[in-house]
Amino acid sequence: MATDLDTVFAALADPTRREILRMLLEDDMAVTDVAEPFEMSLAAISKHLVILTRAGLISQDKRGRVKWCKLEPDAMRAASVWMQGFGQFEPVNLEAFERFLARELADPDGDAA
Amino acid sequence: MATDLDTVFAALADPTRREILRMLLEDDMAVTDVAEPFEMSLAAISKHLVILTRAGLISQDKRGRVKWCKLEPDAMRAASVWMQGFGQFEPVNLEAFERFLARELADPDGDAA
DNA sequence: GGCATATTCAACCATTCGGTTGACGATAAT
DNA sequence: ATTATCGTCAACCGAATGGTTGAATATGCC
Repeated sequence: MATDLDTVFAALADPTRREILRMLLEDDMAVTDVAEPFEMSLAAISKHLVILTRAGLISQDKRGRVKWCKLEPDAMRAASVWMQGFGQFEPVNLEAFERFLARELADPDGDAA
Repeated sequence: MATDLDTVFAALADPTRREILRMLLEDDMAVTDVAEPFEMSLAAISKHLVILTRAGLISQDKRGRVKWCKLEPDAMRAASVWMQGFGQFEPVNLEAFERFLARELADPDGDAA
């Protein structure tokens, strides 16, 4: 049976889904707007959003004909704690993270290490 | 192209591989010993170890005919930092982590949240 | 040398994954 | 009422995943 950790880590293993989460960090978005920057069909993005929803990483709120996607970062907590058990990773350094995101944005296929 | 984050998150998405990492937290192990507690073939475990090695999460050192597996927790750093950018998850609480591992050990298919 | 142990390789299998396309059901706009 | 927009569904596709088995390749032991 799939645990939370399975579904969360699996959801995070895809670069498109990570990029979606990064976008949602800035603001809630409608499905169509989430899909806009990607070079793939709306249906494909819709599937990615289902996977993120199943993992609890986002929630979807349908208002009228538009479905709003909202980041739910708490779903990462268990996974984050699990990983931290393997090493004392520095408490988060937001400035470093901003630089990291900027680098990932500039070079999405580059090495993220 | 697969980035570090892809391969690390994908490697962590499998419960067998997470359990292997947990075992290696205690000590370095030979492949056969890693495989012993699992109800699957040695070849299957060998494949899991390849995936963990490719992700950089373990290293393998062949001495004689036995190949020793060693945890490389630094490979989790980038992924951990990435996740922490989505929320200020508490700095690691080792005691809580021990309880978490005990629970996961007692109920490996249980919800890890 | 000859046998046992440690590990991987190769071929195979069923399932899942990430994508496509086209049709469809709701809701909104004119 | 008609038409356009938002999003999902269903069927399909090729590739990857997680497992199996049996043979092959080291290496160590007697």
